[in-house]
Amino acid sequence: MVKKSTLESILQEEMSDFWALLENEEKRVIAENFKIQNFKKNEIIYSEGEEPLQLMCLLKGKVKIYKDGVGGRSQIIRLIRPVQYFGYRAYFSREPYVTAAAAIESATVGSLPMSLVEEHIRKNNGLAWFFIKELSNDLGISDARTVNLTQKHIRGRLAESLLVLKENYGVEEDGLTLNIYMAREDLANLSNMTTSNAIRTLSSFTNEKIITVDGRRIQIIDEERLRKISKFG
Amino acid sequence: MVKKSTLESILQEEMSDFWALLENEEKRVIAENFKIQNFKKNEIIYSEGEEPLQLMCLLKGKVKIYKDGVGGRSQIIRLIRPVQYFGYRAYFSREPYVTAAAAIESATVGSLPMSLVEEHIRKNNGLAWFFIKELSNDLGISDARTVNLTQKHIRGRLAESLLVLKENYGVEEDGLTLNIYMAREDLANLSNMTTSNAIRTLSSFTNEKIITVDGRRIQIIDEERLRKISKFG
DNA sequence: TTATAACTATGTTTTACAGCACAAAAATAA
DNA sequence: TTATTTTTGTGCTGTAAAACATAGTTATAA
Repeated sequence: MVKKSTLESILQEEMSDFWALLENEEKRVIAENFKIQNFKKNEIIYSEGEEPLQLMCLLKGKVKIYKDGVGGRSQIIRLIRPVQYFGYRAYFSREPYVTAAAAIESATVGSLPMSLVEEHIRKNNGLAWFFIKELSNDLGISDARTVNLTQKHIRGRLAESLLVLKENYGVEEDGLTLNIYMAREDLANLSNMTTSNAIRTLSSFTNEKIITVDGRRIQIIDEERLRKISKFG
Repeated sequence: MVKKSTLESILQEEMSDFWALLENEEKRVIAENFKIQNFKKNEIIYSEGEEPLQLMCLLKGKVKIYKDGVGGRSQIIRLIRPVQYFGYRAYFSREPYVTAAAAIESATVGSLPMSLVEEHIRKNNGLAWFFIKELSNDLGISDARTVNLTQKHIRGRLAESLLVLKENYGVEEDGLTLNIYMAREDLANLSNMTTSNAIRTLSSFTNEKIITVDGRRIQIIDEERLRKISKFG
């Protein structure tokens, strides 16, 4: 048995879904071109308008994909957790990034040149199918999100965000505390509201004993209630 | 030269982007399973919750993909023109439709069983790549739309919709009249506003000599102005 | 340590937009 | 034709949420 490089062992163990689809010869080329980068909290990973050159894979930490809109307001489009892939869509569309990505907390990102990824997609059907599924899932989520963000009221939007955070990043050992500590501003940008209203609505939820808040630690006490609020008013 | 069936000639001539990617043997199977259906104005093509079984291709007419939200309000997610493909995303995600589709005006739709499409995608790289590009484009548009619909004000949203309609369906011989006659309600559902506000804002644009309105005929007089309104206020 | 900045909290004011009511006009049916 | 429904157009009212103001609180830097 040959000794594996650290990079290759990461590919094999962390990115197994992707790695398992490759032929032996492909694995060699991919491993050779695989790079790892660290990003500090709040550091920008890529910006709108830049040329998409890398397929990225979040190995550790949390990342937000967002878009700056009118009047300095920003909208969080989706959240990335380990191990998820991002940064590839714009390349497939042959256009510059229309979104930006930043680390919510310090993050480790593995990356591969998109040119190489494309090359392998064109040869390897399993890999192509992998991206078809990824894109289909993201598109479904994006379409649903459009309606949620435009039609629900503030309370419903925030309730939904809290549930999304739980589904996405899970909870701590107590089974209640959200495993992500977000600034109120990010919570607002995720829920399409102003920071003041995010704070205000969190307070309301606390008063109604639906959640407890301690700084950025949020516990979901009454999930059933939150679901109802998310669904209706 | 063998005589071609009508169906096969439609595949070859209308759906050439798709058809050209197929091998000869594939063409035979696809042609055998290709069906054509007509839909009347306002007729529903598929509904939310249904199982996605067909890849559809709009051959004639105009189709809206929409999603019913809170309190009977409906949001138009995207518009389909000939020759565009739709109805396949949910199948790739192995989930029921999360959107619905209906004919805005009488439409002709060609369809193929998704099971067959998947089978060919798994064998044919060109076909897989075709869907990767389709999905990537739609996802980019959807993400941009989310921000536009949530952050822009009424005037900006309506201005944007009018420009989208022009880009999507083009104009008549005069170079001004939009080649689509939509109900005010649809225009509102496209722009995330109430019907009254769509009507009101159209009136404002008319008074400001940005457009002219004659029933459902809309002429864009001052496109530059419309772009400015769409971008800022 | 103190200073400075960033974040959180809450009260007040303003406004964009929904909701409703009611006509008029147009389309569709009888 | 007339009757009935659907669509379009406007005015009025209420309210959800933004905008603004101000202060306390927690990080970060000097």
